[in-house]
Amino acid sequence: MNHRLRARERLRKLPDAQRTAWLDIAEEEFMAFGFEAASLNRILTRAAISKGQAYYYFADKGDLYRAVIERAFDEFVGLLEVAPTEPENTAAYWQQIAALFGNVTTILQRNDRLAEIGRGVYREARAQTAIVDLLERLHAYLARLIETGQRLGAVRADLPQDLLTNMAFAALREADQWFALNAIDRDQQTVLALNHRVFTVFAAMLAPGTESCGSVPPATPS
Amino acid sequence: MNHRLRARERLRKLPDAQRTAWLDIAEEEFMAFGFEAASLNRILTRAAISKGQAYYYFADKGDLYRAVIERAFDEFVGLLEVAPTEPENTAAYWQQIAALFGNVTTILQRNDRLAEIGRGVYREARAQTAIVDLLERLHAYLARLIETGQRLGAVRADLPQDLLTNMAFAALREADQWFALNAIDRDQQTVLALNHRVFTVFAAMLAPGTESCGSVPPATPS
DNA sequence: GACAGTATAGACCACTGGTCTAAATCTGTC
DNA sequence: GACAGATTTAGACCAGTGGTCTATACTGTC
Repeated sequence: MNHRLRARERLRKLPDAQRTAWLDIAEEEFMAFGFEAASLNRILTRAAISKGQAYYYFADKGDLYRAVIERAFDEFVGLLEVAPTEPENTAAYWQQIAALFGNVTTILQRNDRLAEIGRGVYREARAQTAIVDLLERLHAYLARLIETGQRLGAVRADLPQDLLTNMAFAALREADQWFALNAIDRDQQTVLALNHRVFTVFAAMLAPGTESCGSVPPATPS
Repeated sequence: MNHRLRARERLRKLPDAQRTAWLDIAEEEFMAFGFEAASLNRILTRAAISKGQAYYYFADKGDLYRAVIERAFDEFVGLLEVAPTEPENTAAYWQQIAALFGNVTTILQRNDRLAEIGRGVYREARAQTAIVDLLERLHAYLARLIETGQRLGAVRADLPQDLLTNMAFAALREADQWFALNAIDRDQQTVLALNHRVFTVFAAMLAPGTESCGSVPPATPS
């Protein structure tokens, strides 16, 4: 473990230009082939990094990937304008979520690169284990969001937070992917409308009191 | 492409005992390491298959994986009792979905092996491309289900079918995974209750007329 | 100039999935 | 039984993989 930290520290102290050049090429390769299929050797050749350098500044292939993703993640966070105030009631809560939703969506729509990087992460299990600490940060943020909603009564509290969070997040990821594949064929107006409807689905997942709405019968497992 | 089919045909004509023995070992390896990290060479050694044999009966590593998953899939379908009749109204539709839901859940709960195989498939993108035809079968089935619901007015029709299907399916997968990780710590009663609530979330996603239920404001993208 | 710590180059390793050739074994025919 | 042709098997071999390790070069300090 110490080795990882030392490598990370060395990378930090490197001149920006060099680090950027390296990560640019690595990112290109990882995005083109995915984490597993990306060839570390090819990256090193292209970036003119010797094996010795590589394992001096990165603990292993996964660590190089982590550096690439971390950079993109920080870039994304920089673009994201976080809501400053805690919402006071349900309406304000959903308003804020909707704003966040729109915010994230537009960022990803305008920045193909970041969007594709984000999708790449979720396509491969090993990629995720390589950046587990980043994912934990994200997960914690979502958990806090859900918790706030529950405190306000805006979000159902009859399921474990992480279960609900994971389900909602997975649904959103799928929606994002769908838009990435299908949005180009439709005009912007319909895309926007669809986007709102996806938000509707999202809200329906989280909202409490579904029982009183649709007539959903209890499950009858055999 | 012809090569794949010839290999498949050869495998089919092989004595059951041999094919089973081979696939058992391959399955063990794939489940233990995942598709990518599984070593084909190790499988061949363990199963006493020569390279020549391997590429005579399987087109490549992915084809071997496909054979393993296909066997498990057929096994799963065999356990699944499909609803015989088309539902006539919304209530019957949800009833049928709930039954299917419970059916699948109990099968996977009672059969750790099949459950784990199913999860493994969705953990790796390359695994999915290896069994793309199987996934298409599954996707088509779900699409038909959703379509029926839409015809009855039980399922919202304001989103493209595949988008809604993918979102719902992804959410269910996530739930399944959560149960796989967390169900052991809880007593069966609460697990059953949670299971019903997950179905509730699922139904809420698909149900139409969410606008009239919770007060969900329109999205306000910047 | 000697000595440390830092940094770099690249030979080398076991292993990967996949190809290919040559031999072995099976099959039908006379 | 003998031969021919196809089917099946064995395993040497290949380029490429991520990762290790040693030898060397560079740097500042006394």
